[in-house]
Amino acid sequence: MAKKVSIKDIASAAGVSATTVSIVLNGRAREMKISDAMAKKVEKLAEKLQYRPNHFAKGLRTGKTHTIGLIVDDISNYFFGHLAKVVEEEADKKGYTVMFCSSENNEGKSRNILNMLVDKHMDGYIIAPTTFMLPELEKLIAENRPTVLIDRYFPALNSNFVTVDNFAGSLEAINHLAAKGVKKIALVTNDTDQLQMQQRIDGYLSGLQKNKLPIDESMIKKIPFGRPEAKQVKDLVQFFTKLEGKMEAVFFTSNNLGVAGLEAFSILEKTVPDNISVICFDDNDLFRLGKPGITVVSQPIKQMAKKAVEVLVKQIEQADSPLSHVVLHTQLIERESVG
Amino acid sequence: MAKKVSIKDIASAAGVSATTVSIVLNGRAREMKISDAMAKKVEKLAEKLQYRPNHFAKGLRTGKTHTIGLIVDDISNYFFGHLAKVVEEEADKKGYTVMFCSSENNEGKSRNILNMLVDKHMDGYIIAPTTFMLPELEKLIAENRPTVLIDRYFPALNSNFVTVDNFAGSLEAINHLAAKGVKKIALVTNDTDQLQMQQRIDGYLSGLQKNKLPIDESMIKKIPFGRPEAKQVKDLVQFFTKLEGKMEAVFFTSNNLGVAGLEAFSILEKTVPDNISVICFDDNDLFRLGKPGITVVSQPIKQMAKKAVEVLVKQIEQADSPLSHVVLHTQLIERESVG
DNA sequence: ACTGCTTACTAAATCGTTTTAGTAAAACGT
DNA sequence: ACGTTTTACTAAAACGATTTAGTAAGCAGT
Repeated sequence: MAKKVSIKDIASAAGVSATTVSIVLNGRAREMKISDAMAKKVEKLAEKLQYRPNHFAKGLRTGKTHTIGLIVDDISNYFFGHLAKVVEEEADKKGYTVMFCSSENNEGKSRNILNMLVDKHMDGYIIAPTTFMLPELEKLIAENRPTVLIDRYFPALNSNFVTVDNFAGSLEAINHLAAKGVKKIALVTNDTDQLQMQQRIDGYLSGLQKNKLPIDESMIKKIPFGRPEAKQVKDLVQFFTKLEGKMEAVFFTSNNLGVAGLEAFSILEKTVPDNISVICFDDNDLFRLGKPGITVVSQPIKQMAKKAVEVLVKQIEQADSPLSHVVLHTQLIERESVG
Repeated sequence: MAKKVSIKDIASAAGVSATTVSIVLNGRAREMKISDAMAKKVEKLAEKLQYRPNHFAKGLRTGKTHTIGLIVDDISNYFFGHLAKVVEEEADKKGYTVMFCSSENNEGKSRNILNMLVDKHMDGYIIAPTTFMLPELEKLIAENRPTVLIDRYFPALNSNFVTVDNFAGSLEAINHLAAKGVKKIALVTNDTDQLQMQQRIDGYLSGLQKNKLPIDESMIKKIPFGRPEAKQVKDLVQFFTKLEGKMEAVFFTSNNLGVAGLEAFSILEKTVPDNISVICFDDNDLFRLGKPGITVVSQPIKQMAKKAVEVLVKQIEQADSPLSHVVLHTQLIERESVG
């Protein structure tokens, strides 16, 4: 049925060897002293026969796939979805395709995924790492495979990374609340060791301290990762109920937590910002367009993705390029959720 | 540095031929009369040497990649992001990885993408097709490559597909508005030939007719696809301004149009549902949790994705499996946006 | 003792490229 | 006119697996 055109077909059609064809099609005709006439002829024939190089054969020889692997927590999340989109766009511009996997923040899956991608010979990796991945990442780096961590990183691991200043972002959020006279600020975060979350928590704690507000452990809720949304909402309803009267504001450390939080408020018939003030780390459509608009610490998603691809491709294309540590700034976008 | 372990290394370590090793590692030991003792030995060694098969070599011989290609309009869109997530989950369960691309509904990109994926030898394809893709799709089908269209399809193309009953969904929406006594219903849709959009428009028109409401072309707005959101909002502000007083409700045919619409209302200081009623085809967080909640025609995203993967994998794994045409049902979720 | 069948393997071809190590012919320098 | 260099190519090996076509040894049956 589908007849594959190989380099040999072109070679015999042109009356030359496969070597010549390969050289021409890789644009090395001049360099290899193939005559212009022959180069033209081969190119014409390749076009005419609709030649498409065999990816496997090429890969087998060169080890290159022109594909990059992207690992995120969850592609359906606003932050990661938008990140993925820009990663794909930018990669495409530079001639790369992207293969993506969601880690689901799950130990088994985290480890498998990376091995799978390595088996498929990605030219490089952009990874929002889970803590479980550390050993695999160490191997990756040791084997010198181009890798850029995104959103978070491991201080002990000597890798490229692109993040935002999570600490400063959170601190700014707390300062903002404090400036508006809000004193009792609860924190809702994830139950994870991931650095970006730790930094956001540290920003919160530091913010309380700087504003001379008391730190109260009972006002901090850590929701297990990857829990279905309905369950998260239930946890939060419980948590907020317990804090009835003791809480004037909540700072959420991620957009999906914020969404669950708003759902919980809606169940509890608490209105924002009259009954409670809200700031969320990370933006999304609901926060931007919902009523009331939610004040957020917004991350420069597009820039992060662009930078990550840029750093990665540089790393892929010139082996000796130095490590990049990119830290971008967040922006506090004031809306109507702080009363 | 990184020493690759090949089948030959195992062969020489075990004192056998590469053939034997290959047979054993492909689980065909029994079938090929390899002694149990030898099979064990080879397996042990493979484990010990941390053998990982070379994807290229394997692919070169077998043509298989255990990878499926997914093409959507835009991975950062709520609908497609959630679709992609489930596709990836389900594919993973069956041992496949997913490579994704966004077509951006753009002619050039649409065509390139498919060729790129074919070049990389996906085992199968799940595609939300743009109209530009038709010729490439025809080729794909003619070449007998496992393919499932999703969200929309081409009636003239004999392919698998998974969609919802778009006509019925829209019709139900219009009936719902009519039942609430709303008469002047505007339509906001995309400027595209895609079948699902046509069907939604037909459902709208048919709904007006059945409810004896006048059809007025000036109340139909087609926004060009892929236009940046800010521009969409501007177009809509203009459109709604022109209809001032002539319009009681708007039916949006996709979630991103709905989001832009809400933004336009917010600019025009129109409140939903007091000044205007809204129904949107397709759900998202903003509609579900925003105030007021937006009444939507919700699609069974998870089921669609599951079904698509199921059909595709069947198609991949048994060549003669018959075509599947899956049409799922939408659900009208009533919230507070119809007054 | 010969044929035929089963068991337990293996050598070599193959997939489609790229690359290394050439070579014959032409051109050049003196 | 002779050696050297350059030009314009090619044959064959290599990448790492799978598969086809064997084969040698052992055993059974007559």
